[in-house]
Amino acid sequence: MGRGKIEIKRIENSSNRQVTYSKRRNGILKKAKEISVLCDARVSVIIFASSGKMHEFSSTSLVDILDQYHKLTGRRLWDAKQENLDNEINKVKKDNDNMQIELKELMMLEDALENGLTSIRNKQNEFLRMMRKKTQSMEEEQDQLNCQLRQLEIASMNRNMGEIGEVFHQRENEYQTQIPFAFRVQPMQPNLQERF
Amino acid sequence: MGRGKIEIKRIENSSNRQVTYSKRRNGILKKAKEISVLCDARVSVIIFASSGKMHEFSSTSLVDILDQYHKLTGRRLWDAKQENLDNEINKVKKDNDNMQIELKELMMLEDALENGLTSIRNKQNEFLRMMRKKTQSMEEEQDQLNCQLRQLEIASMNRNMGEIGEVFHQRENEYQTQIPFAFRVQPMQPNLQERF
DNA sequence: ACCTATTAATAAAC
DNA sequence: TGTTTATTAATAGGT
Repeated sequence: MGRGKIEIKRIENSSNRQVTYSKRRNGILKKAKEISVLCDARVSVIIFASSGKMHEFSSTSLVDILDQYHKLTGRRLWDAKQENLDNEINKVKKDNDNMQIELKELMMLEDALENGLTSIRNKQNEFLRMMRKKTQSMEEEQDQLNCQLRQLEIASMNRNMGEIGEVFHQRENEYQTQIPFAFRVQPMQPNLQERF
Repeated sequence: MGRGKIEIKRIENSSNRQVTYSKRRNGILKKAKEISVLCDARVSVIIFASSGKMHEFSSTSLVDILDQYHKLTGRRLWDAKQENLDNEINKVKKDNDNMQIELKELMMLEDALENGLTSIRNKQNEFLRMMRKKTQSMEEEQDQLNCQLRQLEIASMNRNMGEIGEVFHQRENEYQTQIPFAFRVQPMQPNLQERF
């Protein structure tokens, strides 16, 4: 396509080569653009002139295209260093997963402990309430017994001092009515017998 | 170039698009080959059809071309990728650190709970021991009081039945020695006063 | 860079 | 997918 046909081999004339290069380079880039639009294709063209100058066309990010290239061919375009990084990432991710499992277990343990604590606290409160009741009952009982003893003592002293019959009999009656009461409380109240 | 001119926009007819794709693709690859030969250029063409199929032409190894691309542009194709990986690594490592901190806190909490539990257990045992002692003391005290009451009752009955003076005086002495004892235990033992 | 004769690419049809 | 062919597009060489 031109004034004459040319053979496909290196153009020796440097300036001709340069001219042809820029013409054909533009042609290729244009064609690349066109095919990407016409046919929904992803295209990447990179051209270096012998001078070193570079031209490129990428229908999408070159990185993406190279990524796709890698996925498709398995041929790695990057070096071993990167592969090490990949490995490191996987290792750290695995660490992460393990730790998350451990965390979850610990949190469940925490919950269990908390539940256990409230339950213990409740039982303790219950127990304390019971003990207070028991203590109070026993104290009341002792008070009563002591009171009875004191009265008996007074009665005895009165008797020793030779009191008049009326009084003696009156006291005697008091005493008689108190005894049964004292014995009535004798067997300890059943709710005070609970073991702990 | 063809039976008719076409607009450069996506070809809607799928089969037309497919045909045009393969024709133009071959055209581009041929042109790439030609320019690399004619003009001493390094060329890389990578094309993905929308189907995913890939075709490529590289005048020299693609890695070399990408290396040259890197040297020339400073844009490092795999470094972008590498940067992403670095970011990901950092994120995961940070996650890791956070989780380790959380783990450490949880473990300290666990220790604290364990310590607290043993301490609670000890206090509970102590408390139980104390309560048993107190209960026992109170029971003994009550037994004594009851015993005294019973003895007084017997003394009173003996008196009523008109016992001889000797016996009365003997009983009286017994009674007198018992009274102080009864009152001696009266203020409750201090260790039983602890609040809870 | 532009011009244009000429070749090459390719759209449509088979 | 391959072939044909009319037509357009690319471009070699000259300016």
